[in-house]
Amino acid sequence: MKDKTLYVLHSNICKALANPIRIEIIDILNEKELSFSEIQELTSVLKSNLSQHLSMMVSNGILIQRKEGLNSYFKLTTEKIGIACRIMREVLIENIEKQKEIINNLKY
Amino acid sequence: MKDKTLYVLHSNICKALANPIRIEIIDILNEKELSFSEIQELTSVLKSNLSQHLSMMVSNGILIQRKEGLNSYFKLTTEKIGIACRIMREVLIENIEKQKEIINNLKY
DNA sequence: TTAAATGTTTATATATTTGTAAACTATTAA
DNA sequence: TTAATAGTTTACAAATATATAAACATTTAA
Repeated sequence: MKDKTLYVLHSNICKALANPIRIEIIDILNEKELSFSEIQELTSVLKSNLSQHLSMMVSNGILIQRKEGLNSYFKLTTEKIGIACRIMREVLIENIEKQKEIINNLKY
Repeated sequence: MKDKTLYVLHSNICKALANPIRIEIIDILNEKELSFSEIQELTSVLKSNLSQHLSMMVSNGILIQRKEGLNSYFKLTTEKIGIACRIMREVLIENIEKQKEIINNLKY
């Protein structure tokens, strides 16, 4: 029986991309570090919920957290996350374009 | 209020990466088209379950399905999916390496 | 026209994810 | 020391995702 541990670990890290709030956070954090309150302002997500998403992303190795005084700061672990995310965005856009074409070419 | 539709659509497509079986399927289909039964043999997943995962990936725009006689064939919609997937795998490997280092440097 | 082969769909039980509210902790300022 | 600020944790209900089994549909061969 083949070992599937790698697939489980891989899908675990990909789960960080599987939620709209977390996608928005990755988008916002592209290339820069922001504080919890800045992220909250930009996303308008309830703070307890935001904290849960951020801590999930930290424990999945997607984000790095730094605490300074009362504040928490977050950034992407590596720019690769932003890159992977943008590639998937391109796939989405391409799919939408294809859908558009199909609809535009409909005869009725 | 900011429109979050794009984040919802984006996360929907990323959900295709959020499961170990689906990651394995993406891995297997890299650069080539395979039949249902070939995928089943390689993954050892129950056929009804495999069919569900494949059809979810088709409706999320990750896979293209082609039917020929009794058989179904599947391939990635675009090589970008394989690329994004590989980048996330690299992130995982880097994270594991960091963990290793931390453990190796532990004094006790 | 039956039967076999190849998937697909549906029903269902279980597990996981998610959002909200409330309680809590830690740091700083008065 | 008290209070305020900033964020975290916990408890819980609702929504979603998942695996299994059984029923179903479609194509081909006998």
